[in-house]
Parts: sequence; structure tokens; C-alpha cells
Amino acid sequence: MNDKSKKYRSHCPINFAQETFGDKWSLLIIRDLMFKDKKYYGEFLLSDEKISTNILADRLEKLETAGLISKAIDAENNSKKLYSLTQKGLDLMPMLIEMIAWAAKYDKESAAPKAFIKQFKKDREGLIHELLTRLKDTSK
Amino acid sequence: MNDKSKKYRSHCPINFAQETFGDKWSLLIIRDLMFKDKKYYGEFLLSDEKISTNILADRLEKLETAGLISKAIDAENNSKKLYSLTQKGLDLMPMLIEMIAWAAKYDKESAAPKAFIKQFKKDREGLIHELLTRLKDTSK
DNA sequence: TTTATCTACTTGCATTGTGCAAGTACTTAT
DNA sequence: ATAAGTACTTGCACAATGCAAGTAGATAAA
Repeated sequence: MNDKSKKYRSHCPINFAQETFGDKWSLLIIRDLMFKDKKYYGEFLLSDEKISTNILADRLEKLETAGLISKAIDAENNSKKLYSLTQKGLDLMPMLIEMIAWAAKYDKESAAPKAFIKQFKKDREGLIHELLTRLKDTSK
Repeated sequence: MNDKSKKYRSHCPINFAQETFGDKWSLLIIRDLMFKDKKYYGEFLLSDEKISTNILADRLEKLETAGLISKAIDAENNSKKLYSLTQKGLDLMPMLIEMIAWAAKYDKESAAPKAFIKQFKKDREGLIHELLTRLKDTSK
């Protein structure tokens, strides 16, 4: 996309979300940033789902354009770039947590940690708060 | 897919969700069933995003195979088929509500009803309960 | 200081998915 | 008996994805 004139199929909120991060890969990148403390290009490439490098580059750029993530030079190594979630990206956490809870319920082989699901059922708000706090700490 | 051997890229819950309904159209169909009281093939075709008929047929089949929706003959008209959400599909409501809230926050032109967002902020659980109750009533 | 390695990409091409237009089959209304 | 409604299927062009290979700048090792 060269200009800012992205045309949405509609302004239905579900559609807006869909068009922003609803492809096969974007949410996996956000997951890696949000729950797996990944920060570097090379780390995203290592995820189980085996994203290919051209798609990763494309999605990182789209997510940055959409304002969900931001990119910076790593202070300790100028050849590395540091990716992180913006507030807009962090605000997806409640949605992702509901998604995880749903998948944990319906996927018999779900890899969702049991402690996570247990805490979700007991204290959803506390879980979200804890995760956000941890994210801010690790990015310092 | 001919057999049951669907191979997931991983059993990460985010990925499971993604592979179940993470294409460009599935969530819009679920939205129509969940919030817009649509039930018939022809009604889905009329949505603002203009899904094409071959894609709609394909997604309805996939969603049924995935157990998110079910299909029945309309009692009042044998040429019509009645689509509805299963429990597995209904269980996506919390996630969709979070998605709507996120999109309403970040899309300046969001079509999300203000009353909806207001109630979400004030009483999320009550909103979900109300919506589920209404769905069960209208399907009677 | 040259060479290798690391990191983040880009490019090319085959395969797969999507979008549009048209057609079909069964059911209901006239 | 004929037309219209409903839910699809088919064919083909175009776009997105997936894989393999290549490139460019920064850092580390000889």
C-alpha cells in the first residue's frame, strides 16, 4: 500500500479487526510478542508454525503500519532490531485471552498451560494485569 | 479435506483458533449469526462486505465441519436451509465482544453501536448474558 | 585487515486461495 | 405448466502464500 487510503470492506468492528490482523500469521507474531517474550526477527522465524521469511517481513511491516507494533534498533547490537507491542497491540490482550480460553476448551490436544486456564477462570482481570505488568518489566 | 486428518501447524491455542476461523470470511458469518439474527444463505450474501457465493458455500461447509454452526431444513419452507450457531460457536461470544470493543476504540469510523460499547464497559457479563438469551429466544 | 558469521531482509517462481460471472438443481408460488 | 426463489457448483482470471535462494550491512574471529 503506497498511500493512506486503505479501503475497508466495511466499518463493522469485526471486519475492522479482521482486516487489521485477520490473516494466517499476524496473530501468531503478536502472540510471540505478548506471551513468549520474543523480540527479534530471528526468534519469530523459529516458532512452531514455521512462518517463511518473506511473509514475516511483510507482516511485520503491515503490523507496524497498522500501529500494533513498533521497531527500534537494539541498543546493544546495531545489527539487531527490536520489535515490541504498542498500546494498540497490548490492548488486544483481552481478546487473545478469550481466544486462548476457547481453544483450550475445544482442542483436546491444546498446548495452553493448565495454570493459565485455571487462573483465567478464577481471576481474569488479575491474569490480564499480571501479564501486562510482566511485559512492561521485561521491556525495560 | 476428505478425511479427518486435519494437520494443525501447532496446538498453540492461538493457532488452533486461527486455523478454525481465521480466514477473511468465517468470523463475518459468525457475526451475522450472533449479532444480526441472520439464518439463511441468501441473508449472508447481502452483508456489506459482499462475500461471493462460492466462498460462502465453502465457509459454511468448513464451519459446519469444524462444529461451529449447524444446518437444518427450515420447517416452514423445505427449500430453505436454516443455519445456526452450536454451543462451540456461541462460546466465541466473549472473544468477539472483546474484538468489537478493541475495534470501536481504534477505528474512528467504527459502526459499533455506542450503547453496546457503553454497556460493555459497565457490565460485560450482563451484556454477554443478554445477547445469549436473546439468541436462544429468536431461534425458538 | 581480510574473512566468516550473524541478522534482517529481498527476489523469483510454483502452488494455493479468492473474486467474479455464469450455470444448475430442487422447491415453491402463480 | 411456467416462472421465480433458494442454495448452491463450475470455470477462469487474479492475488496471496510458501519455499528456496540470494543480498546487504554489522559484528566477530584469524
